Amino acid sequence: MRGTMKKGNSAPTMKDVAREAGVALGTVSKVVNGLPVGDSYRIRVENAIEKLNYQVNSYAQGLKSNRTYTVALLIPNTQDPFFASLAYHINRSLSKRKYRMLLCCTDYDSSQEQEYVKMAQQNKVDGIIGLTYNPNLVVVEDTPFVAIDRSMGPKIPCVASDNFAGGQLAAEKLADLGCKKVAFLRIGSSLNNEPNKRKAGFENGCLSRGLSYKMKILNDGDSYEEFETFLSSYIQDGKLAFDGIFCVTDSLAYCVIEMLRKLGQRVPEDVQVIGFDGIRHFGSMDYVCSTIVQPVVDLAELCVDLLLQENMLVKPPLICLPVSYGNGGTTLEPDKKTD
Amino acid sequence: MRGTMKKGNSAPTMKDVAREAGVALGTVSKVVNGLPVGDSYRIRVENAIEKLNYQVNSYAQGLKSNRTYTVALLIPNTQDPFFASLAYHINRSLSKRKYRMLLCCTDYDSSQEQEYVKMAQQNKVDGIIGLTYNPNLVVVEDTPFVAIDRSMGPKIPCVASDNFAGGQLAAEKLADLGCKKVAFLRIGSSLNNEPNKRKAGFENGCLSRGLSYKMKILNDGDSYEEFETFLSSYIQDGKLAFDGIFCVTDSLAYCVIEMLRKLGQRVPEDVQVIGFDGIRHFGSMDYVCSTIVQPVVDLAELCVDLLLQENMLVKPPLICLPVSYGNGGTTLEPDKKTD
DNA sequence: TTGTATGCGTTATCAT
DNA sequence: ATGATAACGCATACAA
Repeated sequence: MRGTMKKGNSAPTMKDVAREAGVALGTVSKVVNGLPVGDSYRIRVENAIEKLNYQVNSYAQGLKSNRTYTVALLIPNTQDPFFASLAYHINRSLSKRKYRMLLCCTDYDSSQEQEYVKMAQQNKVDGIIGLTYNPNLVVVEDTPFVAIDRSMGPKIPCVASDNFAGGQLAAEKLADLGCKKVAFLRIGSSLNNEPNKRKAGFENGCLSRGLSYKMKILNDGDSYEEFETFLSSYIQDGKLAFDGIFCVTDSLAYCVIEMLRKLGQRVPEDVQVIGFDGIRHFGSMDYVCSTIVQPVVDLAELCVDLLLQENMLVKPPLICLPVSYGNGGTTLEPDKKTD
Repeated sequence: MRGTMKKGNSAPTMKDVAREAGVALGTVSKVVNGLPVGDSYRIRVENAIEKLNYQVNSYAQGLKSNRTYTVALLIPNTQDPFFASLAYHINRSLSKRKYRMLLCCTDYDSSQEQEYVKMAQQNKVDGIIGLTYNPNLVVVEDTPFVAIDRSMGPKIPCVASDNFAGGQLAAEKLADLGCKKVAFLRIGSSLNNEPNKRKAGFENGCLSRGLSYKMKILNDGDSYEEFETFLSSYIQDGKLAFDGIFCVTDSLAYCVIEMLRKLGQRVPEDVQVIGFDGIRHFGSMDYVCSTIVQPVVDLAELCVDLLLQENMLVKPPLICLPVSYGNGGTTLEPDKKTD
């Protein structure tokens, strides 16, 4: 009774299809892969596939061909709207190209990042897209890798928004909107990553416009309350010394606006606020606040392009995509839009 | 020159490790899988693994063992904060158990849902967790499946919040907070899914509390403006006929609150608003609005448990987890919390 | 306890 | 153009 009956309930294989169709294994493979096969054979194979409800086994394919059509995406989480958006659009880009996506949430944790890279490589992914923070992340040479927002060395292309220009744009906007004295509030990783160029861009913009500014720079883990203390210290007789504030992210801007209201400041009448990222809540058309908008769709597309481009002659070390300004009601608008 | 030299730059295999360590292939396999092996052998194998930087090939493992330690998650997108949260926590749960997660964003599209199910099965996933809308979704018997928010038949367990109780709770809260005449606003899928029980629960709650209510029910694709029209029609002399509104989601509540303010109604002084889901923006502690909170972490954990539980004697057809009330400032609070 | 050999489902290289 | 056969890397039943 051994070996005589077809194995129990497991999925049909090419061999089953071949037997059913009365053809050889190789012929089935060709039909499945769209290679030229005599019409009469093709029909019989296709019927057998239909009848047995056959599906290819990607694992066998991957083992054989060394291509898995799978990409791993490493991001801290999906709760942050920017990461969520990135994940969504990268997923779409990959999907369009018939690639699957392993989602790896790292919680900003270096060891999880490393763990996931290892997992991805064991899983024979065709590539990794990573928004990571581990400065010593080890990536085996032969796994294509595209970094987001942080340069990871000359052999790994990095994709980011033009954060410097974004900072400049924020300063220019505030100047255009009539601000005389502004502040820059920043909290984030102390790593040397792309978003940290927002500060330099903003300073540059302020200087070129003759805008006077103060900065408050915090690092991850610091308490937001320090911003409140900072702002309070610039209030005299109920009046804030700043008429414009640039926050390094929309998330921060969201909190700062709350603080300002608690401190009796009206936004945007007393003080205008610009954030960064271009977050919209609940898929509405409106931005959470006036903001420097990152081109998320383009960023996603570019990451995927760079990763899957086989015949890339030279991998560019850093590509910065242009940002734009979005009015979210926390700035004064001198002229109504007409479109 | 053929077959004599080790193949180029490709990753080392168990065979390479075995040769390096001077042991047999099987021994390496045992070491890798933690099976008992003589200490001297183990050391040599471990050293060889270290030296060659060997990593197992999950695809070969999966092909052989028929287990891929991979689960597919089907959700419409990651932009909606509820889906984003679900994705994150399911990812965490899976990760804890050494499972990988394929993220599949379906855009509420039936054919994409079906396409992804097929892909997942070809990819030999160990199971699928799906928040789907296709009423005719075909899932091959032997792929474990756990549904979220929608019953898909007796053989497929469904996990959801206790939406009925949530609706009741909303009605009771509004009654407790002094409302006399309330409204229920709903927009969403017309499918017979779990969230649609919020309506029945709310009605039940209103009736049991003697609360008079009106409803406005829209379907996906309808314009939110109809809600504005509806609300306007209940305004006389600047006064809204309702002093409480239950919105079927926080997303809707968010929009409705905006509408109410435009209509000159103060929230919560004139009209109190309760949403559903328990969304917080930017990972802050505060809810977007007063809300019926879904236990996302527990939902995620339960989905994974149900899916991976091998020796499940009986798959329960529907498990509803308890919801809770969260104050988000769009309701009046009679008494300060003391905790 | 360790080594050997077979097969997982597929692709690709051969003869036919 | 089609059919047989050998890998791909690993796990495992079996032999030593």
